[in-house]
Amino acid sequence: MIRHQRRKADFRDRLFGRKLVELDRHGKFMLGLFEGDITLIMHLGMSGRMQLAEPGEKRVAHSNVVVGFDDEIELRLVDPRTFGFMVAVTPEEFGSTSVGKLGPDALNQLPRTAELVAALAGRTAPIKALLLDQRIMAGLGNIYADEVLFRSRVRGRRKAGRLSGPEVGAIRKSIGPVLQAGLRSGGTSLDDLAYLLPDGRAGEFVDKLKVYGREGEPCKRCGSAIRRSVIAQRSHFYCPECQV
DNA sequence: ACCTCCCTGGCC
DNA sequence: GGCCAGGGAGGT
Repeated sequence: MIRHQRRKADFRDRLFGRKLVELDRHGKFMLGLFEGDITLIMHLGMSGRMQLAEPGEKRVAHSNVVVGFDDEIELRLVDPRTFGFMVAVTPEEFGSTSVGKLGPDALNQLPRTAELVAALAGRTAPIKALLLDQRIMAGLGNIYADEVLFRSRVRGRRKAGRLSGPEVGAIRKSIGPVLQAGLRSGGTSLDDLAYLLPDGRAGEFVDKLKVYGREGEPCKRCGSAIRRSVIAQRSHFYCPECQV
């Protein structure tokens, strides 16, 4: 179930008995740094969630990876679709993981507007596709990209290289507030409750979404019906009046 | 800049 | 039975 670990035995062998010394995050990748320079790379994929449980607690379906700690706590990756993963890597391997290819973190290392303008210059791809491109900036997924675009009043299909400086600035300025609001609410648990907080509570940002998943419902700003289109094979929700 | 694939489950 | 879904890699 740890497809990303080429030798499955490595996962246990590399982590067993080692002390977790630090937790980090870059974009949507979570990193556990263990003694002995072993890094546990974790990603929730589409349907994953982390669960903290006691070893005796019954495992829910799709508890695909379980890491036990000696204080009687287990970290479980529950992930029906198995696009999420945990992999334990050595320093030599770390460089060739996708973590190294990530752009600056959208929350902690947000690029300046001028840098973003430069990164988007000449690009003909829709801005939404590039907001989802983790090499440009890491951390925005489909929900938050749409919410950022609504807040900045830009349509996702606009060609990235043709956005004005102020438009790129508006997008940049929207990223922090949107992500912070999402974090304050504990994230976005949709109807299927695939994503939950590690203690089992549902994230409540779904109640505060302005556009994502609201096709046909009235825009909270102008009342127009929210529309859905497809960009880069992903759903895009937007307000046809508020977003240009 | 596109596609396809990796998976399972829920909904129509 | 077919379609859809919070992501990302890999190939063309």
